[in-house]
Amino acid sequence: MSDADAPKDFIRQIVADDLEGGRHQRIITRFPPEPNGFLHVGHAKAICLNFGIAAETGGQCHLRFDDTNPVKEEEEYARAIEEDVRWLGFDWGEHLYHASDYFDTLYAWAEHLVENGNAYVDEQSPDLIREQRGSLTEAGQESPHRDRPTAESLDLFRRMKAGEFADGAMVLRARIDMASPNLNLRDPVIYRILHQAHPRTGDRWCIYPMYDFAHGQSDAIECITHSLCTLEFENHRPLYDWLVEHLPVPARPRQIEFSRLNLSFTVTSKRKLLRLVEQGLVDGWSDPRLPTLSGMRRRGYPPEAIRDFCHKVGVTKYEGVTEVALLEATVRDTLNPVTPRRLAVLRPLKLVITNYPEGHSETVEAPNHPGDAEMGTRQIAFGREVYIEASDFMQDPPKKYFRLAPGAEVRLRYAYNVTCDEVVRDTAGEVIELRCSYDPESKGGGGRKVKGIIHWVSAAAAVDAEVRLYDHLFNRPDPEQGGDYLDHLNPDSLEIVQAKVEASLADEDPLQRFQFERSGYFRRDPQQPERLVYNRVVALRDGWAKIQAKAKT
RNA sequence: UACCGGAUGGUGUAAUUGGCAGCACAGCAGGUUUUGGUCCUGCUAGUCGGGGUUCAAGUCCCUGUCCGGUAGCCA
Repeated sequence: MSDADAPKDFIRQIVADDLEGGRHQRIITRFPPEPNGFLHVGHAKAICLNFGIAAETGGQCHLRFDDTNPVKEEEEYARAIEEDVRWLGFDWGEHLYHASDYFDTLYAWAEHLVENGNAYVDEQSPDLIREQRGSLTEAGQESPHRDRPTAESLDLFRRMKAGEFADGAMVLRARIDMASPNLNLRDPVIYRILHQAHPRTGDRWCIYPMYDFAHGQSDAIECITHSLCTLEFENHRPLYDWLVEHLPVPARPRQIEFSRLNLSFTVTSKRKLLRLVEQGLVDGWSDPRLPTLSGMRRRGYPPEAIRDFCHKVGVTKYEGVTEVALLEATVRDTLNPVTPRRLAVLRPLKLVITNYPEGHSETVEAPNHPGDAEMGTRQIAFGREVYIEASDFMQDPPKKYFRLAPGAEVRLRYAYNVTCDEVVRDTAGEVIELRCSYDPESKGGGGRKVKGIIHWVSAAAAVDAEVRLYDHLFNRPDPEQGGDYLDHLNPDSLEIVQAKVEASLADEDPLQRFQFERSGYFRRDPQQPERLVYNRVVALRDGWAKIQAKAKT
């Protein structure tokens, strides 16, 4: 239910015009995945478009599995797809369908085509048929069987269905125009023989309709008003329309194409994702680095952020590449106002407060959200020994480094100011401990104002946690360019660190997301609930990193 | 080189259908701030080229250029 005055994309404009002009009283769309892989962010765009239009216009959107090729499809994928669509926030109600639900009708319509001289059986080899199709610049040649008697084609087609012939022995072809400049119209194959059990229809069929002979008809059967698909089907529209015109269908759906979503630093192609999964380069389809819906779910992306992102990306026919930064910004914008804050040290460095009474401890109060007092406060344990972020100390700090350095003073957020008196190193010269003195008067914000404020956890009270830091899966924005995309995998896309976190975190709802202050948004990994493992959903914007990067150049 | 489609700042998009080229992300500068976060302010930057119609063109006409898709018994 978006604002009626908001600018509409070209598809919503068409839909609005059709409603206004009385062409349709009620809009029916559909999301038609093939159950041969997992859904990714590109599908999210299609889902948001189809379900979104239905919701905005008070219509309905069907979930329909395009399951016409049993060689490639699996029930497992279908279940995953249903889960993903639901998680994204959409509901198809009772409108769950399968192209395979229509196999009987489709078959009858194929016979209808034969009977009207609009289809024929061709027993030429696939190679020969391909040769005769011609080329992009040359017309095709007609099959010698093109003008065979209707009765003969009908007989052959029925025997195909009866299982008398082997796979590939013959096909049913629509009889259209071998000279058409659109190759899809050069007598396309519409039924092929596949002696393969189907996940839903079992062994009932050994012939299966091709996409072109199933999709538009399924749309028509379901009285889909607007059949929205991606640009690669543009050349199929004339065939889509031809079939709808030559068949006794109950409705005339209109196909409209839009450009698919491309994202920088990743790939959105089922085939390419499948390769990553099959070669074990990632942890399955739900690896948090993947742009799959299951991956983004595991990583902790809120579904509303993905919906918002799809909205921001818009709908056009221009094939561009959206910067992944937009997705990340959207996730931050979604999370920032509602996510409680906690302290967590990703790469711990021990800091000992030498003038803090031995054996003593206390608590400090911290707001759960500095911008939202209603989220309340909590008490955090503080003591003589704390951990701070290793990157919050530098022996020889550059200009404008506000954090700890020998002799420097910083505030331990929500606690005290400390000054670094001494740096302890191991035999290898690595900094292993900082010895500092604190200002007892500075608790909670008293004392000197300092530029540097760093986070910390009590060494005595903190608990250990594994934290997984994710970076882009590929190290270039256009991994598909320049050879094999697998050559551009980012070796640092996953970094695992042993962190120290506020003790209370262990008792929180495992699905709750937190902002670890100054670091990013995190949530526990739902795939290993028995351990304390956090996934970084997205990092905070890092102004210091930018200053450093600039200093380098 | 056939047919189809596309082209607005770095990126994604908008422009009441012929009337001041706007928004968001990114970038830059500054302000606020117990997160180098958030928030706020400002700035940088665009109609693919050439003609034409018009008082007025991103939008209409002509022409050119560049980019994408299509030759599965995949979807």
